[in-house]
Amino acid sequence: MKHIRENIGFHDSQNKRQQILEAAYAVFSSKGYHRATVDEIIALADTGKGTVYNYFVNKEQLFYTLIKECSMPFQVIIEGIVNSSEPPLEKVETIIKAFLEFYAKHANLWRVMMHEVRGFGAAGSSNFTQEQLDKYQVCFCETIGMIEKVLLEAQSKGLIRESCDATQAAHGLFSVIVTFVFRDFVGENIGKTAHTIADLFLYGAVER
Amino acid sequence: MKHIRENIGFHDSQNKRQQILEAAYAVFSSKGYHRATVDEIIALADTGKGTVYNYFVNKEQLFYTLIKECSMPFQVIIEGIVNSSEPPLEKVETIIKAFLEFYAKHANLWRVMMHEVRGFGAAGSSNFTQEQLDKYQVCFCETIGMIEKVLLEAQSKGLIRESCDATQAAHGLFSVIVTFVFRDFVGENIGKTAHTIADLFLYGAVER
Amino acid sequence: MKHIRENIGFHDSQNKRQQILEAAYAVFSSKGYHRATVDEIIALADTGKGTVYNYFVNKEQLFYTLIKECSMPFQVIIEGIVNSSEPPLEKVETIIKAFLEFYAKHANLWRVMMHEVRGFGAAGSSNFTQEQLDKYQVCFCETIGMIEKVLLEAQSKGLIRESCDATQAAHGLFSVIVTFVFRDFVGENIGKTAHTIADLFLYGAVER
Amino acid sequence: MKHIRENIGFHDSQNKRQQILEAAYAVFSSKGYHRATVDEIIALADTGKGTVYNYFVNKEQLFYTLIKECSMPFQVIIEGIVNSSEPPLEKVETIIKAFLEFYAKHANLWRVMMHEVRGFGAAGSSNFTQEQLDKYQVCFCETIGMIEKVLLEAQSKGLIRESCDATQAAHGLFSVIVTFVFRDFVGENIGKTAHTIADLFLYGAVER
DNA sequence: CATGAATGAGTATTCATTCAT
DNA sequence: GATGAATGAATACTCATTCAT
Repeated sequence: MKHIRENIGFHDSQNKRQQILEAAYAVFSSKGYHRATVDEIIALADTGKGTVYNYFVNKEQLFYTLIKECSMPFQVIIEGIVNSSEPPLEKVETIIKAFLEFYAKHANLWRVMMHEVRGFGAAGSSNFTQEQLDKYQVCFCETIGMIEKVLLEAQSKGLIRESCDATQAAHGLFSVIVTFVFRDFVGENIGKTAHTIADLFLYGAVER
Repeated sequence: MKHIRENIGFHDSQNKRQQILEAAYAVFSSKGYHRATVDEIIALADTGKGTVYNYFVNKEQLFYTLIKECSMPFQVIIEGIVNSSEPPLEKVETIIKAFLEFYAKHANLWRVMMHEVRGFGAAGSSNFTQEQLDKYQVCFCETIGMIEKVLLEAQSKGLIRESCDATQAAHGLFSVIVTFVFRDFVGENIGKTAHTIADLFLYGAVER
Repeated sequence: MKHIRENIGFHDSQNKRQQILEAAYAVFSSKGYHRATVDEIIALADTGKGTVYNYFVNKEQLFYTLIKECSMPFQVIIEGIVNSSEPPLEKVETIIKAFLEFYAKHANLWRVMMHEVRGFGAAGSSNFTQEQLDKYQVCFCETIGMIEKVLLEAQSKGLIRESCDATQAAHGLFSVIVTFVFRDFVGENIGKTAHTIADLFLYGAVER
Repeated sequence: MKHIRENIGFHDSQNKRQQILEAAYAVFSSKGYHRATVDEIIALADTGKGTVYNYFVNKEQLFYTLIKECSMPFQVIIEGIVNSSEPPLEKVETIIKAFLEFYAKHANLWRVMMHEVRGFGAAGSSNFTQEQLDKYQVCFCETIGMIEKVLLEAQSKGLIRESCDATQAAHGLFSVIVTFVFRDFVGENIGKTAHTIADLFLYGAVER
């Protein structure tokens, strides 16, 4: 009896948090950060306004939690790829595929996050403090860093030209991946799209 | 006498319009669309609030006018490049350079525009209607189309692989350009950066 | 065994109530009524939120209980003074001293109470109902009444002028005492301060 | 025609400000600072919410403006009294009368102001910042200072005992005045009440 | 009795837009 | 045309209180 009640209790409270997160995911994804209102989130989560503030300190922290919980498992996956023993050039394609899969899944939310964070140099230009912006920056800068690691490994083995700046190439590759996702260039066969990108990146567009 | 007064009147009017546009450019560029307030714009333009609404129907249309007036001369330039008789592969580098120059100049405003517009499929997700969003989309889709044209020309002359989808490649190239600008990868020597990008795009990252 | 557990239970209960009252004393004293939150009180009392509502019907009644429990022993003391056989004019100084001692001890809490209650004629002006306000009014009106009693005794013995309205004089004397406390005019030697006030009140400021 | 229109324009805009101030006076006076809502003020002022914020930066500054505009003419009056050539002891009664008149008129608003400001040593205990509190403190500390000045003048002429601390006496006298006002001890004949207070203060309560 | 998760009424403030002068 | 006073819809966040366990 006891553990059942406790379980219910546990699930109940976890449910509220989960319901809020799911509602927030939906609302932020479709409305963007600014146009997403707490009122809409609680309506969707079927909860009271105060409940949101029991679990999250404010709207921004709710958003951040969402981002974090989404990217966490992804981080694990790409670290696995980076540290695998796959040949470097194949690793490039594998990691592209992982990115495509992740971004395709969370395209809308990520679009919003990048809306708020990316490329905004001047502080005060968004509603976030510089400190907050930094938190988010870390989030995808780390993942871009993973691409860079793979490129550096390939370079160290003489497979990629020394003239190619790994940091710049990683950012470029990342932006192409994002563009493909946001432009709906990713068909049903993600593997094929990954191959297309990898092929273009590695061997160039020129006919030989 | 009369035509002088009218001229003054005319100039005054144009001045007001111009002052507002210049102030709007500064404010939108530094604050982004949402955080830019009409109050701040009129303060900088040294004009009255109502005056803004004499020349522009609302904030959004003011922003759009700004975007339009900035991109117009750029459109002319790249059309000149596209229609020139330069060899196709060199034309790729030339057009990349033109993009870098333009985006570097208007980096902040464009960043803001893309913030608001890019990848936002669902209407109601920004403060803009779908119709409005489309207007902006056209703006840079047309320019991406110019890149595509250059690639197609090169393809038709057998210089670029048939397996390379021109539309996708153009979007990818475009996103890399934008990334370089927003990430401040563009040094003082824009020509060199253009060459770096073109080289990577055309010949790939792999060591031969 | 059983009565021990019950005793513990009993003490636990009383402890909880006492802990809450002590925490409430600290929080109300330092934050004032409105800015004192139940959350802060339970944090300090190391108890659950519901527990507060087991012992007190609401925040206001908790506050009232506090006021009551503080003033009760004071009431006893001044009644002792009033009913003592001390000569009336000396009694004035003695009662002033008692007031100074009490108010100095509970200065902060009393300040808060008077903030909420004092002089608020119209109901709805504070968070308290008129009925609630009256309860508090009674609290210090009764003590002012004690001063009045002493003055009336002195008057009946011809020691104080008939032209002096005892009620008004009592209120005036009371307000001076309170002012001395709140303005920190009370030095270490409370007896001396009491003498200063009594002397001024009884013999006036004029040089003779 | 022109100056008429301008006058109307002038009056219109001044009217709004005035309407808001009058409404704020009524609402703050009857509800106190915290329970006074901007909504209630605009309802009474028959104006839009934004209008309030066109004239006043926020609720607190609206309140402060009210206090300032009320006390300004009073300051002038008591300075006139202090600097007059009236005999010092009569000046005491005159200034008491001025205080009674002012406080009787603005009793409710002043009650509220003192609620928020007076005697609150610990910062953070009210909703006002320490800086804001200081502004208000100055307001009535200056007026108490005026009483002190009168007492010092009398003292310098040997009319008031040296043993009587002017600062303490001024505060005491002030508190008595306030108490008389708040307790409704001030009858229709303010002059008589002023005399009662002055007489008690100067000559004491003791029968001679 | 003790607990704390859930609740929602209540509120100051911002800012694009209008319109009378 | 130029102006700016007036407007009010829209929104994040707090906190006393309840009640199921």
